[in-house]
Amino acid sequence: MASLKDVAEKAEVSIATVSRVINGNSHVQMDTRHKVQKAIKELNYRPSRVAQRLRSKGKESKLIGLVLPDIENPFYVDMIRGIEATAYNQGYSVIIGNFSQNKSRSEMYIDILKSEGVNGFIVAPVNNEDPKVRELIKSGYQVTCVDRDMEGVEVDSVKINNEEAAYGAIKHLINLGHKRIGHVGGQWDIPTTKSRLAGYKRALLESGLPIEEELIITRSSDFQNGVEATTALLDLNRPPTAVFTGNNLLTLGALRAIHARELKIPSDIAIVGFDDMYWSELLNPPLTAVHQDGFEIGRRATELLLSRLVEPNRPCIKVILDAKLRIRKSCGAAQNGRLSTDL
Amino acid sequence: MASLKDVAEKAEVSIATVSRVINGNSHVQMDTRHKVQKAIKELNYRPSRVAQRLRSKGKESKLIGLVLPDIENPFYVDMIRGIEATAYNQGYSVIIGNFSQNKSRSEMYIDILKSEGVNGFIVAPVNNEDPKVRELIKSGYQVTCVDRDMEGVEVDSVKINNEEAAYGAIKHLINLGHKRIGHVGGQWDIPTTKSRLAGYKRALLESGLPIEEELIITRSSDFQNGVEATTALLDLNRPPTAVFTGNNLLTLGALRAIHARELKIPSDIAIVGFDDMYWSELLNPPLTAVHQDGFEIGRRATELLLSRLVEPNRPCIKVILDAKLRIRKSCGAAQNGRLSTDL
DNA sequence: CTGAAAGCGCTTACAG
DNA sequence: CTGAAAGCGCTTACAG
Repeated sequence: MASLKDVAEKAEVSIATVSRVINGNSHVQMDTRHKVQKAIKELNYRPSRVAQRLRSKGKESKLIGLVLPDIENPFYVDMIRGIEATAYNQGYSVIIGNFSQNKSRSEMYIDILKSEGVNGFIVAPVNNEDPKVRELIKSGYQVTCVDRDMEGVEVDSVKINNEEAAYGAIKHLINLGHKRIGHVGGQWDIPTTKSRLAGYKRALLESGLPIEEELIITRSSDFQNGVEATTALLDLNRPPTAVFTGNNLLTLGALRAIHARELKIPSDIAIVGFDDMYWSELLNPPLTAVHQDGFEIGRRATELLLSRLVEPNRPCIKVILDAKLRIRKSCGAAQNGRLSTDL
Repeated sequence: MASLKDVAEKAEVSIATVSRVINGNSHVQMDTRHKVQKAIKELNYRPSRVAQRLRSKGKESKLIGLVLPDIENPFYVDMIRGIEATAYNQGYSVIIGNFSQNKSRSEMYIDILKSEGVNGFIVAPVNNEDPKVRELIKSGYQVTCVDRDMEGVEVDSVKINNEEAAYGAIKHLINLGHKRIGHVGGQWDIPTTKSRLAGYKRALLESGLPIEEELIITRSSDFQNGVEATTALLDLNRPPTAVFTGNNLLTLGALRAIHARELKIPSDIAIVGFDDMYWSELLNPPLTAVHQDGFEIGRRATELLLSRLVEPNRPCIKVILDAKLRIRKSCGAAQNGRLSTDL
């Protein structure tokens, strides 16, 4: 690739001048500017971001680091799309660290991204403590939390009101007549798991329904765990008439477990999923699910981060978006045999 | 972040020495080595990859650039996972350019990644010509093509035998009695689209079936196009009794179109998809689909690229993996009313 | 308005 | 075995 020096030689000016016309800040005489632009075009020159990054650390770096739990989950894919679109629009590149729900991989990525010279992070912390992320914030890196907030530390964040959303989903089930509702949630220490569980409990309590520990299972979020946890629920002496799954991968696993038993949805068992996918309606049956707008979360998070890069000391902003329940066909009225015997 | 200089001061040696113990190539005396290692630990030092990259261009850069068509397509997500896993294992970082089927975005990403100083690319060219990718290869960058190969240029590639796979899918339909099979394919100039179409035609021809242009629609791969193209097929005077969709997003759109008409699958219309997803069995109905192993493709591509980095002049390697048809429930025997009248 | 020079954090011949 | 110095490609005070 051509370098500044090549351009400078061709245009017969100094590299400083070339740099100036590229960055456009200081004034350069018209004709020198033209000469330089001509040389740039002829050489097909593009500045090396690597050198720019090294030179002006943290300022013109134009690189954002993402540390996200799971690229396999369509929700995060939407978020990445939102982040990419916004970032590239502003001339930023994005480097993705996909930690696959693995704490040590998350830490590894943070270290790598640091040494890649990113000037800001968009992170979904592994849990509320996440010492690595706290340290990152404390040592002055610009960070925006997505999907999962962090308490007790000044940090921008974008998420939805998970408790409220879960509450709404459970209320929907209760209104349909369900009284025994199982919950398969993500790993227990993830903030979203906690909030969704809290919403689940609040809805039951409010309706005078008991909270039974045997109906609540939390597991790391993947397909296989969804299968296993749901199977365990179905194997209970008094199995639930409905199940609320805490994220996409668990939902898919739950569907598999239910179909494996050849149970009918929703007549044998109803299901509401947390996180909706654009193809959720194509599942068997079309899935009733809580929809959160991943793309928008990504977009907002990126805007927050970019604005903080400009104004590092502004007060934190906590964005809380709304989720909505998309009612389709996986939650018909409670009317199966089991339910009646249970009551 | 601590720098080499900080470590050198703390250990009371020169930066050259510190660099040597880190890179471990040349010999350093035991006790100096220990002093340095102690300082590194105390300062929690990690070398700046940015500086390393600037300094030793293309060699110790440890960065791979990905230029991929669509992060929304689960197939590419699998591929990314395969690439990431392999790359990070070897100490490489990955930077993803997701061009969303958009040619100019693909070119933009290639430019960005160049200026990010990547030392190799894994690319799915937009088509067989893709001048930007050809130029990349010609100017000496290390490139591996995935999913889509390039003819007439020396480049490593990893893909499946798309024609054969499509042929098998259509044969399956024909064996079930279908004689009027529609095809909704991706954008016409993408190599995979061409190969899959070729497989489709070969299967028909071989069985003495006519190739009717009205049954073949190619469109850029997204959900909405899948809906529209399939709807068009269903609106034909003599609609097909089966449809073969050329990729995940089109398949999902096709399902939506079919369900919107309240047609039964497979009795009213059968469907085979190209690309399988781990949750394809959860669709309504469980989808019969061609399965290719995205993770493995990613893994192999990364290995090829890394090996070429070591040995830039070795002859090209073309890896062609097998795909297999996963038969589930979307392709029952042809027996609907339309079919009989058609014959 | 323009140039010479320092410096970002490294690696690596070149001396010693 | 170890250090001083050059240089990767930039940006930006500092002079003029």
